[in-house]
Amino acid sequence: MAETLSSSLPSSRREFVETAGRLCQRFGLPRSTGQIYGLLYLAPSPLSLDDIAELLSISKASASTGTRQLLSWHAIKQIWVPGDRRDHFEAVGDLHDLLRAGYEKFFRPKLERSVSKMDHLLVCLEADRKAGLLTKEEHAFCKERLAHLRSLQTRVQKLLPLAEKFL
Amino acid sequence: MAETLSSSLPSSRREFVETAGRLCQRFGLPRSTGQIYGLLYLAPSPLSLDDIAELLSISKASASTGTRQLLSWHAIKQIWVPGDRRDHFEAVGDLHDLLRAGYEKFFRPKLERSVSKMDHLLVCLEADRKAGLLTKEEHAFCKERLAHLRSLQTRVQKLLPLAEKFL
DNA sequence: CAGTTCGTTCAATTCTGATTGAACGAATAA
DNA sequence: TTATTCGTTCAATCAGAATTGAACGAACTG
Repeated sequence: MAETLSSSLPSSRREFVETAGRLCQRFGLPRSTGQIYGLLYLAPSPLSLDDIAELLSISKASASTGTRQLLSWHAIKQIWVPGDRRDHFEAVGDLHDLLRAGYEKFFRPKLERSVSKMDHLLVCLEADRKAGLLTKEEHAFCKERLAHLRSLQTRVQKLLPLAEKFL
Repeated sequence: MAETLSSSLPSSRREFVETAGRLCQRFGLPRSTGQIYGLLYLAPSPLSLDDIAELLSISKASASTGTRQLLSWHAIKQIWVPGDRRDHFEAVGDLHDLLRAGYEKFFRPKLERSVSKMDHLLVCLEADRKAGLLTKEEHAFCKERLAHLRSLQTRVQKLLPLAEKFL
């Protein structure tokens, strides 16, 4: 249902796509994925895979992997368009939900893993000490620094839920 | 002054280096830079470029660029060791300061640029509209979505200084 | 003064991961 | 049924960034 777009975008939407792509890239995500989200975010009606591929000048393969990625993050959803066999996609506009989900799915698990990693390192440090691999000063110094880091982690863990509420 | 380390690290420090390297990599920074910071963070005494290169098994060129990078972020500092002509490096332990600086230097400018970009896009949208490139609905839809994004930006701008204070 | 030692720079290489074309299976249409 | 459309997968390619070796200039040393 994108016949009105034929094969190009108004400059506002084109620039938005570019910005979204670069933003994603900065965060280590594929640029094309960001472009797809940007495209859909300003699309008044759902777009098919072919629309996306053509409007962004990317292969259908990229469009497919990108949309599946975005679907897995619940950043876009599939829309059934009566009389059209193809999948159509639409951006989830509520970025607040998106951020919350992103935090739950990405940051929180990573943070938790980093906390256990830290605990493991403290254990490791004691083992090294017992094995006589560390001088007394080295041991004390490392322990202090690791503890510092550890306390920062817990502060971050406390902060993020608050931040989410604030937004 | 790393002769006690000869050419290998206790497992606790080795794992820490690895973790720090991967963390950096996730954020789009060179892995070796993170490794260098990790190495120095748990180093009881300052290390020379050669120490770093040897302990991490990287070239001196990498060590040089990595340390200069970290210096520019004030994440490490140069230490003069009497009787040794070489530069020595030591990690800045206060991660709170480091985070604050990182925010000021990286996130804030990026946020500000994204805000002006947004304003530009709104102008752009009006131009497209006047040029008849947009239907009424498309225009209304885009305007609403851009406004939504814009308001999120300002909320983030307000949040970050608070978060910094909280940590 | 030559002879070292340091640290940096830069062109070349290597790695990593995004992107693609082609092939495939499933679903629809004729 | 056969033919077509659609979406996904996968091996191959491509691009961009990290890493390196080699060369250089500056600062020391004897």
